[in-house]
Amino acid sequence: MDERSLSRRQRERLRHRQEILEVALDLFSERGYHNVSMEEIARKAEFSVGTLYTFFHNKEELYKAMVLEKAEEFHNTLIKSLSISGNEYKKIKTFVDSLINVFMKNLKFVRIYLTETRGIPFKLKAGLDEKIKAQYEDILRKLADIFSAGIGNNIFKRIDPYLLAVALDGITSSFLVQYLEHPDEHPFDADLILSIFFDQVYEGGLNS
Amino acid sequence: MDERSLSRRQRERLRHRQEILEVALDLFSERGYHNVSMEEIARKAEFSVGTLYTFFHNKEELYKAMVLEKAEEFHNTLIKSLSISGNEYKKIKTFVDSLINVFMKNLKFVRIYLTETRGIPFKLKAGLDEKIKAQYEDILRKLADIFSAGIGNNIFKRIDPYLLAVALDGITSSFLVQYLEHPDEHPFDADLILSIFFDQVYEGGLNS
DNA sequence: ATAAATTATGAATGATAATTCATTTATTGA
DNA sequence: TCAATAAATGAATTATCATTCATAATTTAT
Repeated sequence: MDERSLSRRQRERLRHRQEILEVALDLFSERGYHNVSMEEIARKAEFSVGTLYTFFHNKEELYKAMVLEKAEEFHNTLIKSLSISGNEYKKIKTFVDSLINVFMKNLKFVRIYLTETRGIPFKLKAGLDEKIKAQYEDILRKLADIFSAGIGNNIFKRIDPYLLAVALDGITSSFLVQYLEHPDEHPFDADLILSIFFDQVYEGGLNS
Repeated sequence: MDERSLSRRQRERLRHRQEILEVALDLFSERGYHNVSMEEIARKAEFSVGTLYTFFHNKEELYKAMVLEKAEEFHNTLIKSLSISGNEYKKIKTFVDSLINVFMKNLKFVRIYLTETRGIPFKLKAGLDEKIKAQYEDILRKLADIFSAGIGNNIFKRIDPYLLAVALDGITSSFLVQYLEHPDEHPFDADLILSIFFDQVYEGGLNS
């Protein structure tokens, strides 16, 4: 993992792998798993098909590696964002901010993410959905803990905290989808989401 | 369309078509477009492959017909629900009720719907996403009109009505997904959704 | 400089599955 | 009862890829 400790050859090989995954993300996000061939990935990455198979056992592994590495990135960012200090409102705000941040930085991946988590996954055997869903649940639970604490501190209304987390996530992703669909008309804005969501949940008004 | 005016033969043929579409829905919703073969659809519907091709030019057409007919059903139900009379709160409530109703009655279709509208559609050439998305937009706009009227009547807060519609839809679908994932733990309940959504938007409290 | 090891190549192979169509079976109307 | 018409069949044909592997090119170490 530490680039420094690798030989030039190994670093180059790692870079090639990254390049392949990059191209794969581009194509899969545009057209889905089954509408992209290994031949095409190879061509666009400027390698031969055979080379792809020196990196990944098969197409499924290639896809899985790409998705898992991206999902990991998402998950880490979100988990990190949940650990900052402050009152519960601040925590939620930080979370939504960084959620929007990773999503905006990885727009290509977003549709794949939505498909795997909420739609019918491309490759059923891959068992990717399970892994990604577990990460997603993990986030929801941690969010729920924050809501729960906020309820204890009387800054949020008494509603099942897990469902609050689900609702917040729902609003966020519907705004995200709107943004994907009409990027000009609907800026994907944290404050907007928070104001719609919090004006109701936040018992003491928006300040305090 | 009127079964009454058809000969027995024609009615039977129509029924066969329905049976095929029914099986197709089952399989596609379970495993997605590319992981289901014509052979399998035929076998499960107790017809030969050839017969499928007397109903539909090709696999894509079969899939398209199935999705479009279901989506039409959804759309009609929702549109109808939006035209009932009452104040704006009542209208929104009726809408959410009937949304939940159609979704619950068509659970198999829901994942396909989510995939086509928010994920990467199975079959790009089908151009289904465009049609379904247009229906979806149509609903959103009509919902926005209701919010707009409600704002005029001072029952809702002054927030961009279209975004309110998006937010409501977001909460609803995230609850739906939760239900699909964990049907026992999370009943898909209209009042819950409304109470989370409306406590914030509804200026005068929940009654009036 | 050269053998050994690593990496890359892409034509050939094999599997799967969509589609066709000549033939059979069933229904209708005369 | 018997053509004529409509429906249904499924083996054969094709098309599309994923995957393999014998060969070549490149790099490293002696």
